[in-house]
Amino acid sequence: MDLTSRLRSIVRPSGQPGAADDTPGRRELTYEPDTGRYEATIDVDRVANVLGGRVVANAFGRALVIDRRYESDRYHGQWRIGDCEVCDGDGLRLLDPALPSPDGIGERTLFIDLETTGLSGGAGMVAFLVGCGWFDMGAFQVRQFLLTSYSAERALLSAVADCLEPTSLLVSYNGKTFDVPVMETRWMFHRMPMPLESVRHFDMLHPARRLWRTRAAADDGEGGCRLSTLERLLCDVTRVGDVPGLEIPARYFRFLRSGDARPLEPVLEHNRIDLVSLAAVTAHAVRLVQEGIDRCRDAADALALGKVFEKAGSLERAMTCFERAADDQGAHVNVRGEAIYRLALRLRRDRRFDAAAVQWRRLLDMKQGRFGRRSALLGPLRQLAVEALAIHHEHRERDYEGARELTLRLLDERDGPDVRVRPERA
DNA sequence: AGTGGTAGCTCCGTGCCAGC
DNA sequence: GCTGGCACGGAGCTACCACT
Repeated sequence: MDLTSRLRSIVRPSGQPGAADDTPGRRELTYEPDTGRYEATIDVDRVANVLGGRVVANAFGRALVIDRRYESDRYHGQWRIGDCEVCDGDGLRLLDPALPSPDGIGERTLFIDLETTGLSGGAGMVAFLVGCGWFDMGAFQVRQFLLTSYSAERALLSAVADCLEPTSLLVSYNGKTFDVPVMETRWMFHRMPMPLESVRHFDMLHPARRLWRTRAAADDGEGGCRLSTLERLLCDVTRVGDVPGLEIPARYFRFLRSGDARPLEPVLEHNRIDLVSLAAVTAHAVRLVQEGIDRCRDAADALALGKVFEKAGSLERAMTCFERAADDQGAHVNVRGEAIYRLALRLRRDRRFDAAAVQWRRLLDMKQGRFGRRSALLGPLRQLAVEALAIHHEHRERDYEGARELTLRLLDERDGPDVRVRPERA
C-alpha cells in the first residue's frame, strides 16, 4: 500500500474502508508540495457554508472570512457592548506610558487574537485563525480569517493585511510576545510586506498584571492573570462549553485531515469571546484610570491603581490612592503595609522627610495581623522602616539615642529568617 | 513546549547637603 | 573647598508568566 492509501485509510471512519463519505467540506487527501504535508483537498465554499462565512479572492488566491457583529445593546457578562468602546486617549497612555501618542486622527483601534497550531514558535507554527475586532457605530464587528490549507496562507495573510490597513492602534493580550511576532514571522516567511511595523501596539497583559494580579491570583488559585480569569472577575462572564486552549491545535489538524469544519465552530466561538473580553477588559482598565480612586472597590484596587499612576508619573493621583489604601483599617495587612511603605517612599523622594518619618512610624506601629501570625511581607517592610527611621533620627533629628534604639531593634529583627522584599502579593 | 516583556533586585555613578 | 553620607536613578541581571 502506498503512503497516500495508508493515510486515506487512517482518516476514513473505522470499519468502512472505501465507504462513501458525506462529511461537509471533505475531499481527497493530497500531497502539498509547497509544505511537504498531506492534507485533504478542502472545498472552501463548502467550509464557508458550514461556518457561516464567505470566500474573498485576492492576488494570492482565496481566503475564508467569517464576520459576526455584536450590537451595542447586547451584553457581555455585566458589560454592555456599546460601553466597551475604548477611546485612544490619555487613559491608554496612563496604563502604558511607553505607548506613543497617535500621529493621526479618526483612525481605527483594532483588537487582535490568534489561534495557532501550537506554542513552540519558529517557522513551523502557523496562525490558522486570525481574529480581528473593531467598533463600528457602537457595535463590535468581528472578522475572522480561517486558513483552510497551508497552501492558502499567502491569500490569508494578504487578506489580514488589507483588514489592518486603516488601523492606527492594535490592542492585544500578550500580543507583544505572542500574536505580533507570530504574524510577522509568517509575513516574513512568505517575503510579504509587514503591515504592523508602523502600527502602535497596546498590550493589555502588562497593565492588567499591575492592576489585578493580586485579585486574579486570589481568584485563580494558580496565581495567573489570564484573560479568561479577568473576564470572569471583571465582567462576570462564564463560558459554557468552551474549548480548552490545549485542544485547539488538535481540532485544526483533524479539520485538515478530514475536511470536516464542524469541530472548528467552537474554536471560532472561543476566539470571538476572547476578542470581546479583550475589548471589555481594556475598557474596564481605561475607565479605572480615568475615573481614579472613586472607581476602586477596595484597598487592593487603590494600591494597584496608585502603582499604575506612579509609573505613569501622575504622582499626586498616586499619593491619593496610597493614602486611601493606607487608611483602610479593614484591608489586609500586606495591602495596608505596602501602601504605607510606598507613601513613605514617595514623601521621602519629595524631600518631605518629617512626613515620611510619620509613615515609617505608622508602619512600625501596625499590628502583624490576626492570630498574631507574622506576615511574610510586613516583616521586611518593617525592617526597611526601622532602617529609614534610624537614619532620620541620626541625621535630621540629631536624636542619637533614638537612632541607637532603632538600630538595635533592627539588628534584633534581622536575627529572624532572611526574607526578600517583594511588595506585590496580598 | 519557545518567546519576550516586565518587575524586582543589586551595583554603581551622581547630585545634594551638612559639617568641618 | 573637601569629605562623608543620603537618596535617587540607570544598567544589567534574573525570575516569572501568558499566549496555543
